[in-house]
Amino acid sequence: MDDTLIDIGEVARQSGLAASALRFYERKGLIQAEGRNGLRRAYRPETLERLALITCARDAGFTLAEIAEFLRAKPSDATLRERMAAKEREVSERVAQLTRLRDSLRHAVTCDHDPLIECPEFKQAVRRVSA
Amino acid sequence: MDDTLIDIGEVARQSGLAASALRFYERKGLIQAEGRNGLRRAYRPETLERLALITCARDAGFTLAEIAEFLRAKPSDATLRERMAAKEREVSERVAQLTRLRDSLRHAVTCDHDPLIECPEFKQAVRRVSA
DNA sequence: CTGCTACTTGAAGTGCGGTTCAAGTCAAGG
DNA sequence: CCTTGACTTGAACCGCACTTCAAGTAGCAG
Repeated sequence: MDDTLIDIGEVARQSGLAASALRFYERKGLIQAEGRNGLRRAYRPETLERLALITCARDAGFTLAEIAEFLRAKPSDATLRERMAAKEREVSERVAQLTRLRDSLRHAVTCDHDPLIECPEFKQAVRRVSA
Repeated sequence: MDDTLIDIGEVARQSGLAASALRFYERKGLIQAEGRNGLRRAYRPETLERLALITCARDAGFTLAEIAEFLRAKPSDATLRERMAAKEREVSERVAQLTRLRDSLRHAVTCDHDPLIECPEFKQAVRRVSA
């Protein structure tokens, strides 16, 4: 076997993902094993980078189906660019929303209103977050 | 019946939540009806504010169980303050992460690397996001 | 050879956040 | 009175992202 390939167990350790998750991702078409070491899946080293990207995108709120689509798309794909641009706007909006929420939480931590939900400043903040 | 109370259908319309979701929230202890109009749940107007808060927190990534806990806690509750402070840090971190992801997406939109995942700048960006 | 470990498979199970369904009930309108 | 429509209930179902399980297998040590 090509010893540049990495066993699933090792990929799991290095990526921090469970082996079951890797197999799950394979079924979803997100990654693929290059070969087998006996029964064991063997992956190319680049797979680790791919997994980092997947984890990153997943953490950002992409569904696995979306990620799979992104990974399949060609860079020349205009649709892909548009979708990425759309996602960029979405993420920007989310950043703004979370920033407002953070401010709201910051206030809440030191506010003494009882109940907290009645605090005018807090109510204002909540309205801003959901706006 | 107290005509300051609002029927579930009206609350659903005004909050933008499905009536089924409102009942679900009630089972989870997030809200409660003040009375009934026949069979119909009737809510106090403040419930709308409470729902805005719930929606806001849920959108921010709190689980419903967490939100329920927050809502039950007293403002004098030191644990609550600590938890909110912790959540504030969590949200701050998430804002930072999403900001990096946004930058990474911004680059990706205009980058011509094929495959995109091989672009050094993009790889850098992904590493920054997951760091 | 035996025993062990780390994997293999498909299928079922989990937790979250709900929605949908069937059967029933209430209040109002005609 | 009967119909209509918006609600009621518990239970079942949904999609997502996995995990867990049972039964089996490859490779290696002794």
